[in-house]
Amino acid sequence: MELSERKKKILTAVVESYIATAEPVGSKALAQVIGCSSATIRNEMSELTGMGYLEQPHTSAGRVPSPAGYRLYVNELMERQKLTEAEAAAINDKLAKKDAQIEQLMDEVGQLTSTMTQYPAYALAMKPPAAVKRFDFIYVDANTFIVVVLLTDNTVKNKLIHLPFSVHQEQVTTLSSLFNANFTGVTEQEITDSLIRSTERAAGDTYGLVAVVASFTIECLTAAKAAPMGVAGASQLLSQPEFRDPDKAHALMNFISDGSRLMSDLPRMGEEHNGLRVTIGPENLAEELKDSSVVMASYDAGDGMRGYIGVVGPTRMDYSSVAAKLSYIAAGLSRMLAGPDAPEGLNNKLVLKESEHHE
Amino acid sequence: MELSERKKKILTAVVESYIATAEPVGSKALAQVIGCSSATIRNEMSELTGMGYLEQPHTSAGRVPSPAGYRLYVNELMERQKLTEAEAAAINDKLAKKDAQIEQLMDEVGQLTSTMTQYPAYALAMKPPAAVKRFDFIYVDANTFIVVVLLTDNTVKNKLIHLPFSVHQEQVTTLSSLFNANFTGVTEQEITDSLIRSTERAAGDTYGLVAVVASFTIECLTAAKAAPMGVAGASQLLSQPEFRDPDKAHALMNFISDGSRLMSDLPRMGEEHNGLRVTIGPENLAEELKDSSVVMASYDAGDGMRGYIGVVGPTRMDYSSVAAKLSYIAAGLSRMLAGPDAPEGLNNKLVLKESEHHE
DNA sequence: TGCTAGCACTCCTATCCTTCGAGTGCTAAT
DNA sequence: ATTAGCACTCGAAGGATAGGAGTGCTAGCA
Repeated sequence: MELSERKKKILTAVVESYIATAEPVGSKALAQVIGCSSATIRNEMSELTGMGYLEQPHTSAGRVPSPAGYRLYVNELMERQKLTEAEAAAINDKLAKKDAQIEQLMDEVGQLTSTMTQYPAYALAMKPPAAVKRFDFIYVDANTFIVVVLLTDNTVKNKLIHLPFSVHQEQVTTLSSLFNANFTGVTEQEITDSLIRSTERAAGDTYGLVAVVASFTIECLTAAKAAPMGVAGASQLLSQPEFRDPDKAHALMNFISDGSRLMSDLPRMGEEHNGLRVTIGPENLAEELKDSSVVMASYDAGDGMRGYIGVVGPTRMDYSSVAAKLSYIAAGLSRMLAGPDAPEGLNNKLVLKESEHHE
Repeated sequence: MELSERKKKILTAVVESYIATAEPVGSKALAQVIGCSSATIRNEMSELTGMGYLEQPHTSAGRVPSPAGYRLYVNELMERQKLTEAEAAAINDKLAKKDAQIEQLMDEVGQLTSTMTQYPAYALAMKPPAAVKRFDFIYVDANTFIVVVLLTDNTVKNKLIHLPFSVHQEQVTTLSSLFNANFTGVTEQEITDSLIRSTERAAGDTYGLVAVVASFTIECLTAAKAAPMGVAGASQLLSQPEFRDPDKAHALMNFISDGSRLMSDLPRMGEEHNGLRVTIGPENLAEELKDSSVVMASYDAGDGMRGYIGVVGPTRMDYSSVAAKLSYIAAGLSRMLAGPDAPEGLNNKLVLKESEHHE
C-alpha cells in the first residue's frame, strides 16, 4: 500500500529531525514544517505508528522512526545529497596522493571515510586467487640469496634467505629454473605435497632449499588472497548520544575493532541500491549490530576485483549524508584504481610501486 | 626523609586497594590488614596526607593515592610481581610464531600487550638511518623491469617499473652498475640533486630512468627510517570506571588512536627503572594524559635498534602487574629479535627462524 | 609515649516525592 | 477532512530527607 504524499512528508520530517537531534519528535514542531495543525499531524502520526513506521518510546513522548521507517526513508524518501565543494575537494585531495601498498591504502581510506562521515569506518578489497608468474633468484653471497616472486596480480614479493651452509651461484640458478618450470601458473591449492616432493627429487644437491622456497611461495599466495582491511575511527562512536552508556559503546567498539567479525558479515548483507547497501538495526546478522546500522558502498578496484568501504553507526544515522560521501569516495577509488590511467588495475597501480618484505 | 615501616605498609595497602576497587580507602578496612586500630590508621593517614602521598576526594571520604603516592609506590613499595604460568605460556605462544614484517609484528605485539594487560597498548621500533647495500635490476620485458633494493638493515624492497617506451636488457644492466657504483652506502640525506644529476650525465641513453630509480631509493630509505608502530585495544579504556564519562573517554581515545601524538612524547618520558619507565598523571607532557599513566618497557631489536612497548591507563593502574607483563614481553622480544640465535638482528632472525622451521 | 576507644561532626549517596511540561488521544466544532 | 480545546500520561528535573562511611579530636590506658 502506498502512503499519501503528506504521510511521506511527515515521515521524512520525523526521520530527519530525529537524525539531527536524537530527540523524539512531537506534533507541534512538525505542524510548522508541514503546514497544518498539530492535531492533524497527530492523527497522521498515529496511523504511521500503526503501520509500523514510527514508534513511541513511551506514551507521552514524541515519535521516533522504527527500523521499517528508516528503511522506507532510505529506499524511497531521502534525497540524494550533494557534497559541498569543500568536502569533495578534501576527498579528492586525500585520494590524489595515494600510491602506497594496499594494506596501507585500506587503512588510509578507512581513516578518510571515518573523518568525512564522523562515524567509524572500514575499507577492504577482495582479491581473486593469484598464481606465480615468474621467480627470480638473486645470489648475494655464499650464505645468502634473495627470492623475488612476481604474481599474476603483478604483486612482487621477496625474501632474503640466509643459510647455515653455503651455496654456489650455479645452484641458485638451477633452483631458479626449477621453480620457474614447476611453480609458475600454480595457485595456492595446487601446491601439493607431491608437487613439492617431485621438485625436490629433481633438485639434486639443492634438495634442501626447495621446501624453503615453496613455503615462501605459499605464503605469498596466501597473502595475495587475504582481503586487506582497514578499520578507523572507532572512537567516533562515543560522540553519539546513543553510546553515552559506556557498556554499549564498549560492546560495539569491540565488535568493530575485530575486523574479521565485521568482514565475515559484510558480503552477506542486504541488496545494492545505487551501489550502496544499507542494513538497519535488526536487519544486521551480528547480534552486536542489532541496534546499529551499516552503510557500505562498493568500488571497482580493477582486475575484476571489488572493494568495499562502509561505516557503522546508530540506527539514527545520517543516511543521506553518509550515502553521498560513501558514493563519492567509492567513485573516486574506482576511478583511481580501475580508471583509464590504470588499465592493469589495483596491483599495478599501487602494490607494484613498492612491496616490502623484512627478512 | 624516610617513611616508617608502618607508613609504607599503609600507603602500599591504600594504593593496592584503590587499584583493585577504584573506591577511596577508609581506615576501618585497613585496620584489619595492618593489624592495629582504625584510630591509629587515621593518624598515620592524616600524616601521609600532609606529606602529599594521599588525597581526600572530600572531607568525609576515604583516602586516595596522589600522583606522588603512586610514584613512591612504583619506585619503592610495589613488589615485582610474577606472571602465572598460564600468562607466561600465553605470551610465549604468541611470540613464538611471529615472523611477519615489522609493521605487522608491531601491530600484533600491541595487540598481545593489550590483551595481556587489559589496557590500551602500543608497540614501536626505532630504526637507525639506513643506506642501500646493493641494487639488482630484473629485466622482465621490453617495457618492464623490477628494481630490487637491499638495505643495510637487511630490508629488501622492490618496485616494478613499467615504461611507456622500451628498453634493452643491456641498458638495464648499465643502470644497475651505475646505481651500485653511485648509490650504495648512501643515506637519505646524502642523495642530493647534484648526485642525481651527475649520475644522469653518466647514464647515457638511460638518462630518463635515473630519476625514477633514485626517487624510489629515497622512498625506501624514508620508509626504512619511519618507526613502525601498532596501537591496539583502545576500547579497553571503557571498562575502567574512570572513563565512564564518555567525554573523557573520547578525548583520551582520540589521543591514543593518533599514534604520532603518542609517539612524539614517548622518547622524552621519565627515567628508566629496571628497563621500565612509568609516568604518572601530571608527569605526562601531553595535556590529554594529565590524569592518566603510561608504563613502557624497552627492548633490544638487534642491530642497535631499540623498541618500546607500553600501555596507557588511568593513574589508578595496576602498575605491578603491568610492569611484570611488559617486562616479560619485552624480554621475550629482545630474545627473539636480538638473541644469540640472531646475531644480525631483527631482519635476519626472522629469516633464520623461517628456514629452520622448514628444514 | 604510643595506641585505642568513643563520640560528635561532615558530607556524599541513594531514595523518595513533587513539580513541570511536552506530548498524546479524544471530542466537538468548523 | 481539518482544527481547536481539554483532560490525561509519564518521563525528566529538582529538591528534601535519611543513612552511613569516614573523619578528627579527646580522653584513657599500657
